[in-house]
Parts: sequence; C-alpha cells; structure tokens
Amino acid sequence: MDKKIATIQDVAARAGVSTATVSRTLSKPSVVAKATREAVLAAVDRTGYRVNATASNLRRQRTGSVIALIPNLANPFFSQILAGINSVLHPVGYGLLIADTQAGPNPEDRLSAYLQSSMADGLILFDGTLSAEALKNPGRPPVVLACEWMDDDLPSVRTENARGAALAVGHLFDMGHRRIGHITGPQGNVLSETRLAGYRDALAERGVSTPPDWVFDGDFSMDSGAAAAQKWLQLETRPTALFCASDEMAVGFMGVVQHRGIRVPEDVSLVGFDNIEVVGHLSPALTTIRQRRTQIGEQAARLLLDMIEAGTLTGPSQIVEVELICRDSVARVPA
Amino acid sequence: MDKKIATIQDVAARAGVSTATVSRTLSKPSVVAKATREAVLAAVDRTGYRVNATASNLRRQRTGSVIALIPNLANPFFSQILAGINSVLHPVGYGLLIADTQAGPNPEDRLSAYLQSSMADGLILFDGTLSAEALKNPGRPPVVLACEWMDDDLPSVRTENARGAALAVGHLFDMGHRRIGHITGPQGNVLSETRLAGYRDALAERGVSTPPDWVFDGDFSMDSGAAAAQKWLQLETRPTALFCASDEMAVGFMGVVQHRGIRVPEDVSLVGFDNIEVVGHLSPALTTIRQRRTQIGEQAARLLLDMIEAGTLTGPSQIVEVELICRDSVARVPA
DNA sequence: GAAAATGTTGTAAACGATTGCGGATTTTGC
DNA sequence: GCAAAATCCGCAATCGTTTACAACATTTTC
Repeated sequence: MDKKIATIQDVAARAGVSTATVSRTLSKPSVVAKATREAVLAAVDRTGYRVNATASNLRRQRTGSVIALIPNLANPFFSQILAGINSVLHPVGYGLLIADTQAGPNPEDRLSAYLQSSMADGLILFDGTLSAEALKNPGRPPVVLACEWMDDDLPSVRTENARGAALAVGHLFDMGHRRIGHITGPQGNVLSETRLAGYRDALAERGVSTPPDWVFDGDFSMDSGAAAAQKWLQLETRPTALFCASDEMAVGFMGVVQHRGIRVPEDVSLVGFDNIEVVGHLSPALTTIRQRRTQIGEQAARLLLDMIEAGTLTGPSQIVEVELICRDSVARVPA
Repeated sequence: MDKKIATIQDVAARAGVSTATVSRTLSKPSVVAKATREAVLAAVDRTGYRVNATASNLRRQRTGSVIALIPNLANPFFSQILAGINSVLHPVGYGLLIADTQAGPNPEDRLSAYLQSSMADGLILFDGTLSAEALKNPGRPPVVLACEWMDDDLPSVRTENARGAALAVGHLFDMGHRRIGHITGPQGNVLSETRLAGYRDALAERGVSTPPDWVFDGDFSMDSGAAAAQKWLQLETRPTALFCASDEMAVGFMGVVQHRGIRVPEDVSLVGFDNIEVVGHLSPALTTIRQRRTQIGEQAARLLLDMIEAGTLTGPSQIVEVELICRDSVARVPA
C-alpha cells in the first residue's frame, strides 16, 4: 500500500490545495471553508498522513516533550507519579521523556546537560539536592520541582509533610503512646528534615520528650528500615511506637521484628508515610500517611505546561493534602 | 550573558568557517584539519553552543527516541525494566518516551497511533495482547516485545517462564508437598498460560494430579491474590502449597491468610514469581523465581537499537534466565 | 614534471512542517 | 450598485541542521 510515508505535500497535491491550507485545516479548522476542509480531510484519510512531529517542532521552536528527572528510576514510588504526569501531558500532545539523575557519575552535570540540551520544553525535577549553576541561566527552560523543593524560588508541587508527621505522631499519642520513636529519611533531604521537624514539634506540643537514640537514621529504603529494627532491638528501653518517614522503612522494620517473634502492633506500633500499595496487604496492614502520588504528578505537569505556555520561569507552588489512613499497625496502649 | 541560544551559524561565524565544517567537527572530527578543529571547538566553547536536536533529527530523518509502551505505568514491576532500558539508550543519544497503553479508551488504536506517529524510531512493547493492524504495515518502525510475546514473529526478550514454573513446583515437590495449587495471571495472557502450563507439566511429570479447583484465577495483582486466598479458605481440602504466578499475588494471599491466623509456611507454603524487592522483607520472606528485570530492559533496548541501526524489522529473540530464590515461605512436609 | 591521489573546506539543497503577508473572492452596509 | 469589510487561500520564507558535490590545495606516484 503505502510505499512511503505521506507528507503534507502529498496531501496538498491530492486535495488540490496548498500545503498552507492543509496545515491550517489540521491546526485551525475554523479558518478554512467547509468544502476545502472536507476535501483535505478526505485526502488525509486516503494518504494516511500524520504530521511529522519533528518538522513541526522545528518550525514551532519547541520540542514537544518534557523530561522527568528522577533520582532512581527503579524506585516504584515514582511510577504512579509518572502515570499522573503522563495523563496530563499526552492529551495535549506532549511526550514524556524520563531520565535518572543518579545513574551516571556526576548528577549535577547531567542536569545541566538536560537543561541546555534543547531536548525538552521543560523539566520536572524530583531531586531537590541538585542545584546546578545552569538553573541560574535565564535562557533555560522552565522547571518545576516535585515532592522535594529547594531554597531557590523554583515552583514546586509537594505534600504537606509537616502536617503528615503531625498526624502520624498525634494519632500515636491519641492511642496512648508516650514513647514514640522515629526513623528518618536520608540526611540533607528536605523531606526527611521536614518530617523529622514535624515529629519533634508534635511531641513538644504535647509535652512529651524523647531520648535522642529513639530517632534512627534511615534513607527511605527497606534495608534502612531493617537496620533501624536491629538498633531498636538492642535498646534497653524501647519506644512503644515508631513513626517511619517512609512506608518502605516501615516494611523493612516490620520484617525483621516479626521475624524475631515480636508482634505488630501488640509489641510495637508503626505508622508509615506514603501509602504505597503493598502496605495495605501486609499483615498487619500498615497505618500510614497517604500521599496522593497521581495528583502530584498531574499538578506538576499542569503547572509546567502553564509555565511553558506563558513562557515564564516561575509559577505558583502547590501543596497537596495528606491523609491519615488507619489500618492495623497501631495498638491502643491501656492507660 | 547569552542573550539568545547559539546556533551553528554563530559558531561558524565566530570560528571563521562554514557551518558544514562546524557540523563535521562535531560529528566526524577526523575529517577536519587539526587547526580548524581546534578553532571550531573553541568557538563552540565560547558560545555555549549545543546542537539543536530537533533540527538534527529532522535532517537525519530520525527522532532520536524510542517509546516504551507499558500496560500500566503505575505497576512497579516495570520501573526497574525502564531503568535498564534507559541505561543503554542514554549513552548513545536516544531518549526514552513512555506511554501507558491501558490509560485511554481503546489501546489498539493508540498503538497504531504510536506506530505511525513518527515520534519514535522504535518501540518496546510490554503488552502482548495488543495486535494492531498497523504492525502489518511494512513502513512501521521496528518493535520489540519485552516480557510478553505474540504469535507473530516479532522479536522479543523474555524470561524462561516455563522453566520458572517448573523450578517452583519442583521445589515444592522436593520439600514433600503433593497437594500443590496455583494462582494464575490474567486469562489470555501468554505469561499466565505459559506458567500455568509449566505448573501442569511439572506435576504431570511427577505423577501428581490435582483437582481443578486448586488453580485460582488471578490477574497478577495483590487484590486478586487476596481474592484467591478467600477461595482457598473455603476449600474443604486445601492444597498445602501454592505456586503464584506473580509475587504480588503471593503478597495478597499471604496478607489475608496471616490475618486469619494461618501461618506461612507451617500451614501453607508459597512460592512467588518475579522477585520484586519487597518480598525479601516480608515475614516470612518469600521464596520466589527471580526475573532479571534490569537485564530484560537492557537486552530489549540493545536489540531494538540494533534493528534501528540495521533498518530491519526482525531480529533475534532472546531468553533470559530465571533462578529459584529460596527464602522462608516454604516448609518441609514430614513424610 | 605531469598525472593521479589525497586531504580539507565551502556551497547549497534538502528535511517537512508553520505562518505572515497579501491577493482573490464573497459578503455586508447603506 | 458600489465601497468596505470579511473570508478564504496561496506564496514563499523560515526553523537549524546535515551532507552530496564540487573546488581547491597539497602530496604522492611514475
């Protein structure tokens, strides 16, 4: 059939009009007369023409895609966010390119490269630790930060981290717990620090004080949750409840303590953060703070599109709500 | 500083050469004289020039990206594969576009759209149920199937599904189990069917027969594993062991039976499939069949690149090895 | 020392679309 | 019935590269 892929010229010839008219029929149908429009559409149909995105993008001085820069692609936390991003990008004709910042040697250089590469009309950045010089360059494409954020005034979409921590700790307190520990995220990460601060504030507010060795260093990974469990086991007086800065760490923690025969929640209560899918299927199902990942992705994409459209480098940061999901990993402590 | 983004013209002017020479310096440095080369590179440096990918792609009749078509982006199973794909694509200058096939209304049309969209030089398809007419079109870009495969002779990269099933069932048999059930993947899916067949063959080979209600319909999701558990609970004579066609279903199953106070593996043994990260942290840690997801991604990407390079629509299908990972979810049955 | 081979660079034509401008043609207003 | 306005469409330039071809200079070969 189609020996070659049809170009706009072929369509124009077939419909007996100029390429300009074909182009207009496809992009602004209202300006072309009904009869011609139909002729053109018929020709498009018969030739199986699809506009060549590359040529179109070149002429329109854009790329038609945005890049999501993710610290670690293998982390399932991001997949749902990507789905959210894609769901808004695709309908308006943008493609989603993905790249992991931590895969290569020096992440900052790679960010710079992406910023200048003219490969995308905008970026969504999931790694707040990156702060390339290139972000200062006024000629760069728009960037929005998702989840994390930076001191600079880059627009961002993030969740109510402090409130999430407060909800978690408050819930434990309300259930009678007074010995409440915490497993942190990686040092230097804004998420970790905000959640840690939220934990401290919530305790202080209620007049509860805790020894320093009840906060365990983690890095959001299951392994680090497991490591925290080892430390917890060695404590002479253990906290009766833990607020974990990520669900994954809660899973890691629960895995090792259960393996030791310790019961959750009877012997230790746990609250996670994120509400990743698996934690609802554990036994016990994990009580956690829900982050609406799809919504984060959607809002970040929408914000970025607006910025691209408006040709601006700034925009309104957005906060998405968290929610406490009560399941079975928290026990009431008898007074 | 840089008021406008520099073009190849700017560089040429600055270096006092033609644009052709600049282009050559950047792509085939060997053909330009050392002195000119250095002058050009210096000019590139001073102007901060980066080649405009869109223009380059247009001229070279390519797009510089490949699309990964994934049934469900929110499924963490794929993220590691994507990481693998990206790790081979990125170094050679290809971008990775992602799209989910099941997001919109009619997946087949969307596949066709992607095939014709001239948005990518090739596709990696993770959904073997799609069989668009467009695949017949000789003008389409190369496609490789990953994980799944089709009756057509599309090249594919997949794991040893049958052998995986055989390993799982064999292990259960060796541990003394004779009442072995199965939770299947979605109907009509090649993976489901191959694993189911592998399960049946392994049993037949050992002269074990099982009633039909010991194979439970699932769809790879945790929820379906949980549903299978409900059915299993209602059986009057229950299998003492289950081979689950996915880890996620094993997790779902384990969640509900443990919730009912049934012990794994003392009361029921489980073997999963995939070795997703979380199952190593459960209590008990899940015995499973490992699929090398990163490797699948890498090989699929490499295969596709070769096909793009060679301009062919076919290529050598590849099988990647599986491995039995013994953990704590299988108990020995006393003779 | 002429002819041939080799090496280096520039000229200019693509690649396939979009769009400002202006010329026809039709409609509207009076 | 005629000028003005509106509508529709084509011409041709343009986006930023790459690359066939030709031109010229320099060596090599015999």
